[in-house]
Amino acid sequence: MPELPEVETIRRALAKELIGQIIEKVEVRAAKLFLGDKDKLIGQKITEVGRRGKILIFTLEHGYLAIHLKMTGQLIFVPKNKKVGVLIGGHPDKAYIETPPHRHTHIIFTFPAGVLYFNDLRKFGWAKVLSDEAALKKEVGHLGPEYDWPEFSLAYFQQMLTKKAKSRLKPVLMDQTNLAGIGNIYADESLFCAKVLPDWPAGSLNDREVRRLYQCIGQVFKLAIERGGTSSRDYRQPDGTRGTFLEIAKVYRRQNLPCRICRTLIKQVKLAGRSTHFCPNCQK
DNA sequence: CACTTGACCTGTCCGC
DNA sequence: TGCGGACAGGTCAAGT
Repeated sequence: MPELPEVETIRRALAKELIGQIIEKVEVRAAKLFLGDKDKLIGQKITEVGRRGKILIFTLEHGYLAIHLKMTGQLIFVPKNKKVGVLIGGHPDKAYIETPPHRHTHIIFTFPAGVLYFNDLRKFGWAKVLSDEAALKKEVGHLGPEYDWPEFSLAYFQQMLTKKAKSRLKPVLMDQTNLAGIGNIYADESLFCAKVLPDWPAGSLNDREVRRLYQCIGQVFKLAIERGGTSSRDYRQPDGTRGTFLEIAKVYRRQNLPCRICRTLIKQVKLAGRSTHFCPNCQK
């Protein structure tokens, strides 16, 4: 689930709590999710909390800790002497709150200031110890530029679409080697914003459309970060609260509801194996 | 090379 | 009420 805005929201919150903190203890309950030697983390201070695409990167005095939340991962921080309830396994309407650690808690990091819980219902996520710069590069080196880097210029975007001219737009946007951080939600929202259809060949856009899509990606990301991301069910901010982008999403999960712009019913189709939402009137 | 499908997991929801 | 199947934010590998 977590796409760039969710991971960025988590990064900002954890930076406040964890920079300068020393890792006192690491408890791995599900070995599958933890790659590397956990003992290398003990006693190390976190000097920075960064992000590359959808991957969180904790910089340590020696090496890094990288975390990918995949579909249902959560990082919940509970300050010492406090409790944070987290919704688990439920539709928002009949959700129930549970305080970690619970049955989906797989890794527990203990700091002087509190405890960080890595929960993941589906166990697709992972945490990885990276011993040095080279290991980090190997982990994130394949990723395309961030949307707010100078490298992600209009010229770069134009060139990228030309290179992938025959592929359909949405899969191109979601390919992390082209641009880091877009997933299913923000692909649909960006394409709606740009008024282009997800299954158009990437090479079929005119200059105006290319520029529009380029600007929309940044706009959508910024707005989503302001709203703390999209909580459709599992995603939570580190303090346990939900992100509110879904309330203002234009197309994602709005199939059969009227378009917020033109009232035409939003359609949902399957594209490249992913549910895809669009307005057949606005996007053309 | 580009695209599709299945796998990885657990849970929810829908139809019968 | 129970059961099978489809589906869910991501990414890989394998097949066509």
